[in-house]
Amino acid sequence: MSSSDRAAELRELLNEASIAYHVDDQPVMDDAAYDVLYDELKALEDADPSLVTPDSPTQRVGAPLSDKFQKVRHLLPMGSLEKVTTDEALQKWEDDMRKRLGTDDAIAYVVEPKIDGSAINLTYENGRFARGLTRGDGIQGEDVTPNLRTIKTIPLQMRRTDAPPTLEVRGEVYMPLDGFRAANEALAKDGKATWPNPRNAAAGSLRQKDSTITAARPLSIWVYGTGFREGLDLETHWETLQWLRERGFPTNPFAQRLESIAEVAELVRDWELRRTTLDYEIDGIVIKVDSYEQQERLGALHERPRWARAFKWAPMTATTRLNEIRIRVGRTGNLNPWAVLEPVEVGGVTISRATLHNEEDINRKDIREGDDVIVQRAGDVIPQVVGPAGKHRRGTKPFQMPTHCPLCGVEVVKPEGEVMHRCPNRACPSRGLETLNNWVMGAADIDGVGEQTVWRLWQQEMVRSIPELYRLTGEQLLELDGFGEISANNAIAAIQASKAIPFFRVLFGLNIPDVGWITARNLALHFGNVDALMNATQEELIEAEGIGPERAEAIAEWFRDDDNRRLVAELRDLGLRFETGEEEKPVEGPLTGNQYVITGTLEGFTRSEAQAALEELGAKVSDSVSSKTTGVIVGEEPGKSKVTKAEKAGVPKLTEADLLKLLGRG
DNA sequence: CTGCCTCGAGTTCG
DNA sequence: CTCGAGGCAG
Repeated sequence: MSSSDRAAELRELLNEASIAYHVDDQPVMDDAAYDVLYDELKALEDADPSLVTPDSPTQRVGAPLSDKFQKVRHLLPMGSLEKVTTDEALQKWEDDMRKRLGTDDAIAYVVEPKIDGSAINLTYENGRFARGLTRGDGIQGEDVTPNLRTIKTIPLQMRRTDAPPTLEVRGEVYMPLDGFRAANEALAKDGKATWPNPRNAAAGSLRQKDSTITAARPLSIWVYGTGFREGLDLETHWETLQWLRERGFPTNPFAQRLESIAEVAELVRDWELRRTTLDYEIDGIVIKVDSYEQQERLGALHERPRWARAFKWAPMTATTRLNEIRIRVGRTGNLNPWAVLEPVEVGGVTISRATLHNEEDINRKDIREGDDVIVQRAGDVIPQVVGPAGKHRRGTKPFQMPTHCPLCGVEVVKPEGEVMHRCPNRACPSRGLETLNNWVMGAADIDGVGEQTVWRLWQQEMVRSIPELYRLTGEQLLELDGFGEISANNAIAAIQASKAIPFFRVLFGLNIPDVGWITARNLALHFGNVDALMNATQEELIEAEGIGPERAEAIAEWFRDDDNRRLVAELRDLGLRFETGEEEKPVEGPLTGNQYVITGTLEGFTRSEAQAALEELGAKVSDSVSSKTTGVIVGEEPGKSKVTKAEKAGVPKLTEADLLKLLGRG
């Protein structure tokens, strides 16, 4: 066999293997075999450069750079889609089409997720990838062929031999979310500006001058149709998708053919809830009339097809003005910057504030007061400021943490190597107030007293410490607006009843640095009572689970403080519990040694009921998934990260029915 | 020393 | 939920 025949054979084998691996998810050869063939091809090409063809897999990386991107006309313009945002608009669209088509015509639709990425036009000549353009203005785009070649899911050579002479394939290049996060981390590490969202990341990566940079970016593509085509005899859009799929193009697996607009509306609603379960961002659903004959009869209006719509949901990100950065001082003295935002709607709720974590984070993102910023609610509920919107900045000076505590005026400290600034003043009013809040709403969980009440009691100087809370009388409460006889009595009763909370909750509520729920519990179990804990040496403290030198020192230091010892004594006199009760000790049971994580909402239990039931049988319940987790109990609307983590770690997912079986109540 | 795992702390809106 | 950091095993 001549080396040119062998090179052609290798190209074909490797391209086929690439489609099977990246598009079909059904590898036909293992990685080692691929490498051997690849190396053989590379050697042939190195020996005789005339054997190199554009569709050779060796051309995916390191292709020659172009000075600038050439503008090239699309063979068929890339139009944009009319958008709809409501069910009514969807129905109106169909009514209008019915009028034009004749009311007896059945209309079938093809729907698929609308990927938030960068639209791309790929030209294939006799089945070979020849050129790829960005959408540009829809008439002409920029030639980014070398960069597109680096995307493994784009076939360099179509599968099958029936390729039309010229074919434009349209698709959306996107960056998967986990790749997006990783790419941003890498950029941040190099001190470079990060991408505000995956769409910008995809578009920006495609416009790299150096295609080796593009090659390093985790880009992928979903192909959604064709542009210019000749010699292709298909009658429906659905057939076209199948045709493309069979020839090695990645079409979105969630594309569906539906028989009525009612089904379309239902699917749109369904997907709005499921959108965050995908590994890429979608901002709506694209809906197309399936029949080409109907498409032709409907035609277009102002360059926009009458036979297609983009249903767009309320955006998950928005741009708004950052009016001010304010500081809140937490119960441990940490200074916490947060953003006062011009209220803006994101994903259906109005956002007016967001945490900014710490000074480093703010300056890494380069956020300044007065900037327009991008705000998002990614999957979860909690809004974040992603970064400044575009290059245009209004803010002038970079953010700086205040040098003195805004509440007590004491100079703030930032320990070497740590990220957070702290107010070192243990008498700082913020600590007292936040400690009280944490007691009322966390440790003791007192019904009928909330943040508002705590704040007013604080302001009126009625309650400034936990013991004062227990000395509060109904008469005093009545002086506050909004308290009547009944509510005051109920509140006092709830406060008094909370004296019975178990020792570990008291311990948690004392606000010892580095001691949260779990550590408090471990300490309570290990030492049994407060005296043993208070008098423990460093060495003895380290014996307890989860305690190392750092926490041991923090705990010892806290108990050395006279004010703190007085607090303990006072609470003890008031009748709070400082010994671990029998009922708090973990039980041996059939589930001892098992560790579960619960996510989402269960039908028959609250989360804490389920936890208590499992613990009763000896199981442990934690809230982070790892390889040590026995099983993740998945309820309705589960946390996405927990489910993916479980899948990655190979941890079994359990349903509520499985849980019942576990508890022996199946 | 390194890399997992776990815990702590702060968090938004309706 | 996410981030940072302490604990701990290998």
